[in-house]
Amino acid sequence: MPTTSPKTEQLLRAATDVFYEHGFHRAKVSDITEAANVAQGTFYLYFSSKDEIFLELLQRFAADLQDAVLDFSWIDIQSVDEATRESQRLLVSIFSVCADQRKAAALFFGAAPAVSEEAGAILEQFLADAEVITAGYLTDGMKAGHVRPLDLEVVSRAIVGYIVHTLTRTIIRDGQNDDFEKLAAELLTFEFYGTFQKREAAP
Amino acid sequence: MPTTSPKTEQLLRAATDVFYEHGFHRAKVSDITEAANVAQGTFYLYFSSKDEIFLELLQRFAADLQDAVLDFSWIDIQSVDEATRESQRLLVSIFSVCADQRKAAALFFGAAPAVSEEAGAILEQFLADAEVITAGYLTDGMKAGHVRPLDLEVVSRAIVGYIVHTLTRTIIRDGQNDDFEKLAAELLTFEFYGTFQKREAAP
Amino acid sequence: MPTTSPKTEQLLRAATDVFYEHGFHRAKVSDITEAANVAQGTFYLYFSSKDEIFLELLQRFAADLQDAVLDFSWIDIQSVDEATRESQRLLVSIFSVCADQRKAAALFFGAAPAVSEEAGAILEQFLADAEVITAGYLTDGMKAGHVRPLDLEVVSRAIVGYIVHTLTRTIIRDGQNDDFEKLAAELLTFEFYGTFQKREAAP
Amino acid sequence: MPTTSPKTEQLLRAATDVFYEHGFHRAKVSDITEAANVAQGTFYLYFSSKDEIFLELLQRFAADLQDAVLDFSWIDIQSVDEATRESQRLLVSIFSVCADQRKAAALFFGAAPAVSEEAGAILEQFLADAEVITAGYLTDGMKAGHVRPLDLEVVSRAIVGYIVHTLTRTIIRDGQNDDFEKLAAELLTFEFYGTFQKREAAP
DNA sequence: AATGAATGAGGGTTCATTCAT
DNA sequence: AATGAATGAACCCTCATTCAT
Repeated sequence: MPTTSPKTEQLLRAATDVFYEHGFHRAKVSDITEAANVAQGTFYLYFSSKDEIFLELLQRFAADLQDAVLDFSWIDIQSVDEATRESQRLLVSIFSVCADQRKAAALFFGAAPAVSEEAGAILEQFLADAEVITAGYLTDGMKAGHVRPLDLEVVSRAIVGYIVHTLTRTIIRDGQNDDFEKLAAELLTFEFYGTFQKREAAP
Repeated sequence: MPTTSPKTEQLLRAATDVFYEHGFHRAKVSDITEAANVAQGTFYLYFSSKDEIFLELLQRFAADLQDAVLDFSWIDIQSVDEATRESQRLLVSIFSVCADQRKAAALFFGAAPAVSEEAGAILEQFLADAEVITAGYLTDGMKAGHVRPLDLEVVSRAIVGYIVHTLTRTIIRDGQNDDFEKLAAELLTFEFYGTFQKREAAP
Repeated sequence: MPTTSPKTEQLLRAATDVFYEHGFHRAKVSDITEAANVAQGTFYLYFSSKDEIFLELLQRFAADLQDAVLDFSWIDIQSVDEATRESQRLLVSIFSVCADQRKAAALFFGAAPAVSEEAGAILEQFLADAEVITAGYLTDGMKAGHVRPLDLEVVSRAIVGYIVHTLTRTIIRDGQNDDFEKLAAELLTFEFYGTFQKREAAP
Repeated sequence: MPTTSPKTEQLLRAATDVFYEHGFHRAKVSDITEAANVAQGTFYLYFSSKDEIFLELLQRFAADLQDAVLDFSWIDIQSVDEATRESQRLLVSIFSVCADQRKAAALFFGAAPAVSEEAGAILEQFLADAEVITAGYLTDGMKAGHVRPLDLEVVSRAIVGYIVHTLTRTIIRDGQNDDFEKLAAELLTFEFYGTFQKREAAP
C-alpha cells in the first residue's frame, strides 16, 4: 500500500521522529498525524497500520544502506593500498547514510526486533548479508595472500560487529557527523593490524 | 520492593521466559503469573509494575555480567602471553554468563532500550563501563609497549563492539554453547593481530 | 432529494446489490460507489446519506408491491370461483414483483427494522395495509356468505403471515421463480379449506 | 466462554434490553455495561465480543422455544379432538415463551439476520426445524385420514408462516399477553377449516 | 456535475493495576 | 500472603461525510 506521494513522505518523516522520540509502542498514531499535520484518518489512506509504517521505514533505510554497500565493489582490486582505500570509502559511505538518517538508523538497529517478527527479520537479513559479504572479501584477501588464515565465520561476524557498534554508538547515539575518513581509517587499521605493537610469532 | 523470596525468583524466571518469548510489550502480566503458577494479584505483592520486574531482570543479569568482568584483573600482568591468557579467560567468562542466561542476555542486549529509558540506561551503563575498562587495558598495554599507538576511544569501542556482536549473535541467538576457548582465541587473535598476513609498514 | 436520473438509478441498483450482499451495516458507501462506478463524493450529489438511499430503495419496492396489490379489485366479484381466480391472480402478481426484485424484497422484508425506525415503519405500514385489505375482503366474503364467521383481526393477520412467510422463504430465499400459479393455488386451497379432510361440525 | 454466573445473567438481561431498545448496531457495549452496572472491562470477562453476547442471547431463546415445541408430542394422538387440543397446547406454549421473553423474541425474529451470518443461521435453523416438524404432523394426519392431500412443503411452510407472523405482530409487537387459548383456537380453526363457510367440492 | 483526498468522531477491545475476600 | 474478579483508561482503526479542485 505505501506508494510515493508527498503525504506518504510527510507521514514517514513524522513517524520517524515520533518513533525515535517515544519508542514504537508508546508512540500513538495520533502523535504521528499531529506531527505530520494531517487528520488521524488520513494516516490510514497511506498506511494500513502502525506496524506497516514502521516496516516501511525500516525497509527504506535498509535499502539505502544496501545501496551504500552494493555500490562498493571488490572487483579489480589489485593492491593492499587499493583495498584499504576502497574499504575506507565503504565505511565512510555507510557512516554517511546513518548520519544522514540518524533517527531511522537508531530505529533500524535498536528497535526493530522489539516491534515485530517481521521488523526484526529486516535487521536480521541485513546483518546476515553483511557477514556474508565480509566473509567474501576476507576469502578474496586470503586467496590474494593479503589476509592470514582465520576462521571466516568468527572473524567476519566480529568485523560486522565492530562496525555496527561504532555505528550505533558513535554515529547514531553520539551524533558524530564529520571526520568519517579519520574514523574509518582508524577502524581499518584496527581491523587489518590489530592492537599489537609488532607481530611476534604469528599465532 | 523486590526482595528475595521463592515467589520473587519464581516470578522472575517466568517473566524472563515470557518476555523472551513474546517481547516485553506483547507479554501480559497475566502471562507471567500463569507461567509462574500464581494468581494475577500476587504479582503486585512482589513487584510494583510490569516495568519494575523487567528492570530487576536486567539489573540481575547486568550484575552477573559485571561480576564476570570484575573478576578479571590486569594488575601484575607482565608478559604478552599472560595478557592473552587472561583476556581469553575474561571472554570465556562473559560468554558463559550469557550462555547460562541466554534469555536474560537476549533481553539485556536486545530489548532494553525499547522498554524504557531506565532499562536502556542499564545497558548503556554497561557498555560505557566496558569501553572504559577496555580503554584502560589498552592504555596499560601502550605503557608496557605491547600495544601500538591508537585512538583509544575508537578502538576500545570497536573492541566492545565485536565482543557484544559475537555475544548477541553467536552465543545468544545461535545458542552456541561450547568451544568458548577456541572462539575466544580466534577473536583475540583478530583483536591483537588483525586480519592481515604480514605487517608491512605500520601505518 | 432523490430525483430520477441515470445516476440515481445506477446508485440504487448498486446499493441494492451491496446491501443485499453485505447487509446494511456492513455495507460501506464506498462499496456502493465502487459497484456503481462513480466516485465516492458523487453519492452525496444524489442521496443525502446512506440511510436515505436505503429508505428510497424500500419506498420504491413498497410502491411496486402496492401497485401489484391495488391493481387487484374485489369490486364486482360475484362467485366463489371468481374470487378464487382473482385471489390467485393477486398472489401471482405479488410473487412476481418479489421474484423480479429479489434483493430489494429481501431487504424490505428482512432488513428494514434493523436499519432505522423510519425504514421499519415502511414495512410496518405495508403489513398493516395488507391486514386491513385482507380483513376487508374477508368482510365482503362474510357478507356474501362465502366466508364463515371468524375473528377478522386474527385471521387476516394469519393470512398475511402465511403469504409473507412464503414470500420470504420460497420466493426470496429459495429463489423459486416459476409455477407461481400452482403455488398460489395450493396456498389458496389451504386458506379457503384448511388442512382437514372433511369438515365435521363447523366449530 | 459464556458460562452461567450472576454476572453473565446480569449482562445478558442488560444486553437484551439495550439491543431491543437501540438495535444491535446502534447499541454500544458501554450501554450494556452501564445497564448492567458493571465496568466496561467486565463485559469481556464474560463474553468475548459484542457479537458473542448477541449469539448467546439468541441461542438461549431458541433453546427455550425448542423446549416448548419438543415438549409437545404427537404420539398416541387418536382423535381429531385430541389433536386439536394438543395443537392448541403447543401454540399456547410457544406464545407464552415469546410473551415471557418479548424482547429476546423480537431480536430473534427481527434482528438476527442483520447482525451476522451466524445469528441468522440460528433463526434459519429454527424455521427449518419448524417446517419439518409441521410437515411431519401433516403426514401423520394424512396417514390417519384426517388431513386432506396437500403439498407438504407449501402448506407446512404456510402454517409456520401464519404462526410466526402472529407471534411477531400480535404477541411480540402488540404485547398481547392473555387469552392465548382463544387466540390459538381461532388460529387452529383457520388452519384446519380455512376461511370458507362450507366446503363445496374439495378441489 | 464529478471527483477522491481529507476529515474526525466514535466505539470495540485490551490489559495493567486494584481491591474485597 | 494469596486470590482472581473487577476496573477503566487508553488506543487503534473504520467509515460516513465534507470540500477543494
